[in-house]
Amino acid sequence: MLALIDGNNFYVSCERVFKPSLRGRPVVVLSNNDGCAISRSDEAKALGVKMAQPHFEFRHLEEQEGLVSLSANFTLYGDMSDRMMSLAAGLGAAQEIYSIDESFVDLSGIPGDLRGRARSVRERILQWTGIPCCVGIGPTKTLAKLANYIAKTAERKPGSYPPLQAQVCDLSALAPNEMNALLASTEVGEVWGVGRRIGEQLREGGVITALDLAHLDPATVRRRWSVVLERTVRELQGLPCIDLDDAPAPKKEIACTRSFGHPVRELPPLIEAVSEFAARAAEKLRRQGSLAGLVLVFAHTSPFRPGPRFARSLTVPLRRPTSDTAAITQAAVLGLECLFEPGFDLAKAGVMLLELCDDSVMQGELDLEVEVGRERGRLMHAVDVLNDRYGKGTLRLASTGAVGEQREWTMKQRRRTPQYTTDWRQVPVARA
DNA sequence: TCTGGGGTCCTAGGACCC
DNA sequence: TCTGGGGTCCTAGGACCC
Repeated sequence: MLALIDGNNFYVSCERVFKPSLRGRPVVVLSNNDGCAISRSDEAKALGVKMAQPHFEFRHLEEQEGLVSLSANFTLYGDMSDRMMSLAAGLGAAQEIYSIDESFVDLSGIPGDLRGRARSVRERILQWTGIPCCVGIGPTKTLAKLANYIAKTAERKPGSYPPLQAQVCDLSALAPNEMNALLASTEVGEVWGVGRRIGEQLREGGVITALDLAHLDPATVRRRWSVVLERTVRELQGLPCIDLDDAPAPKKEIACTRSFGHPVRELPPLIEAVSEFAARAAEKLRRQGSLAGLVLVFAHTSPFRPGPRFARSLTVPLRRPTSDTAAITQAAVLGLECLFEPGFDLAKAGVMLLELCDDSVMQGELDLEVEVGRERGRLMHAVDVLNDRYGKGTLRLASTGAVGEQREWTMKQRRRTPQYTTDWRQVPVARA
C-alpha cells in the first residue's frame, strides 16, 4: 500500500506561511522574470487563472479582484520542502521524493488505521511547517495519485466528491462499488500518465472517465498506444507496475536554462548569461557527485513572437569528464561564440550537461592533469561550501582563462533540439 | 510590452555487423 | 535475372510529469 502526500498550492502556501495577510486572498506565484503563473491559490483558480498562463493575460485581475502576484523565491520553497518531506517520511518505512511538493510513502507492514495515521501526519505537517497537505492512499502509485487528486478536489470543490474523502482519501478502505463511483466521477485526463494528447484520443474513442480507462483491455491498450499507457491501465486495476524508488539514481542530464526578461541581441550579455547558467549547472553536477563529458549550449528567439527565427544548439565535448566550473563555462562560451549570429531578438538560452558519469571514474588516474583537476575539485568544493553558507553567488570565478589546446571534431546534433540547425562542422574542443 | 524550467521513458527506424 | 536475415546499437522524436 502506498500514500502520496502533496502540499496544496505549494509555492503559494509557502508564501502564506511568512505573509499570513495573504490567506483567504487570491494569490499567484510567477515564474522567472514574472513571465507566467506557476502556483495559484484556490481563490486565484476560482478567478480563472490557469497554470502557466502568461502574466499579462490576467494582470487586470490585480486591480479588479485584488489578485496578488508574487515573484518566485525558490530558495524558500526548497527549505520548506525539506521540512515537509522529513515529516511526511514518518508515515511509513520508505519514501520517494517525487517532486518539490510530493512524496510517495510505502505503507506496507504498517498496522492499524491508515487513514487515521495519515490524518495525524497531515496535522503535524500543518502545525510544524504551516503547509496544508492532502494524502491519497492506494495499492499502486497511480491509484495513490488518483486518491490524492480526489482528496484535494473534494476539499476545494464541495459537491465534486463525497465530503468524507476531503484531505485524506484511502481507496483501499472502500467497497468496490464505492471505488467505482469515485473513478466514474473522475475525468480520464486527471489520471497520472494521461496527458493532453492521449486524453483527446481516449475521449474520441468514448473513454471519458477514469473508470472507462480502468475497464479497457491492457493488451489492446498496448497495441493501440504503448506499454506506458498499458501500465497505467493495470495500475488503475490495482496491479502495481511502477515501483517505489526510494534511492533515485543520479541525474543523467543536468540543465540550466532561462527565458530573458528582454530580448538579447548582442554577444557580450549572452556570454554573461550563459556563463552564469554554466556555473549553476556545474554546481548541481558537483552536488550529485558527477562529471560531465559534453556541454550543450543553445539560444533561440521566442516561438510566440513574429520576426526572423533563430534556434541553434551545439554540443562541445570536454577533453575529459569534469565538474570544474571554469572548464564547463569555457566550453559553453566557446560553443555560444560558434553558434551566435547577430541580428536576432534572442528570448532564451541555456546550458545542458550530458554524458554524466560518477566522479570516482577518474580516481585511478595518475597523470598530472588529473592531479591538477583534483586540486581544482577541492577548490570548487570550497566555493560551493561558501556559497551555501553565505548565499548563492557570494563567490564566483572571475575568468574562464585562455582557450587551451584545440582539436577538431565533428558536430553532433542532439535529440532534444532537432529544430536547431547550424552550418558549423568544426569547432575547437574545450579543455577539461 | 509581457508566454517556465526542469526532467524521464519509450519507440521507430537507420546503420552496421556477421 | 537474381539481390538474406537477424541482432544490436544509436538517435530523433513523441509523450508524459511537476
